[in-house]
Amino acid sequence: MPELPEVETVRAGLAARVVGRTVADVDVLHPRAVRRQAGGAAELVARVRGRTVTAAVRRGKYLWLTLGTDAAAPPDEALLAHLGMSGQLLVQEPDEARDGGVGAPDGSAVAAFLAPPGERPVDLTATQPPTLVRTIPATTAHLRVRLRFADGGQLWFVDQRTFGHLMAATTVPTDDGAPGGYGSDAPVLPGPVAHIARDLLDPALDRTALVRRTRARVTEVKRALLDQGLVSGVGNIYADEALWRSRLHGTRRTDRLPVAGLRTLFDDAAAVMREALAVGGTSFDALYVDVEGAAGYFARSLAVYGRAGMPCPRCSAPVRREQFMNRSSYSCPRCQRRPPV
DNA sequence: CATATCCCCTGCGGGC
DNA sequence: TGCCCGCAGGGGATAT
Repeated sequence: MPELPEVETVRAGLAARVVGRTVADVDVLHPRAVRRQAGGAAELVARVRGRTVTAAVRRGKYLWLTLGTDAAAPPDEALLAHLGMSGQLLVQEPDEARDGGVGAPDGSAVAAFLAPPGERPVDLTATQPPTLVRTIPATTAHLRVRLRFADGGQLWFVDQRTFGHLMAATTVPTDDGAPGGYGSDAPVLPGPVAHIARDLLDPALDRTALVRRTRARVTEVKRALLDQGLVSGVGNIYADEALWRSRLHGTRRTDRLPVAGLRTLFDDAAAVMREALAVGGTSFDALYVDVEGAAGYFARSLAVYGRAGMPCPRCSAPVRREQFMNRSSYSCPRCQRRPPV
């Protein structure tokens, strides 16, 4: 379940290992991975093949590789990626890559292209690049898209639950003239993510405006935190952690929260994500744990998420779990009083 | 227009 | 033993 810190770790890995490489070909092994692409797999392949990656950029949980021709001009085209909840981008260096052949665009031949045992991809989702190379036995079974670079290296999009996707997209200018995301100075971003707000670690984020827009909404504060059109990058885990730090229950109304309280909440959300990023960007998905062979580092730093019944680190009251928006929310019943209905 | 709900998908753990 | 259910999750599409 990659949120901002995990996606940023992937972005940094792509910046280190993929930028400068030219895409020789693309194999789409599962059509669902490119479902947002008008024209489907053929369109994506046609638009990416032959292009050189000029930057790896991220806004919130979205990331994209800009595809250049002229180094001076802002990139007009990008390969956009969202990892969904189980997506991974894995780099294979030439001596590690094993060519399984050309995939069928309709995905019918997926089984024929499974990675042979012993394959050694670099797991960018699990490491601060370019430090470690480790075998990933389970994840290679869900290879959805493979980019083959001209130098023999490959970039794999692996996604067990297929909530993630890739697409080629034309860029549009940002509405404020600031860079479109972290990782590039170009004031552009892919059109399909133009509605995604700047995230809490974006230097161009206008915090005052964010607080104002939040208070103008009539909704619950956790819904607001999770609304990527208001502020991006925050998912269920970091939302719960930020609310705990701010001593706010997720059902508090945004229009009734004081300005200072909201400012603190966003500061807390940014802080918790920075701390997670500092230890390598931890995911809490079972796949990740399997890959690492151990629980992620940041899991040890969680105050409430996934800790129902365990003591609140602040007051020792047992953490409560509630159903919210068809998913679980964790909070301290003593530190985070539920607002009156 | 703003806000809320539904649903896409796979693997796993728990209950019966 | 094995099946069924709930759960995990982001966000686009659809509904209110």
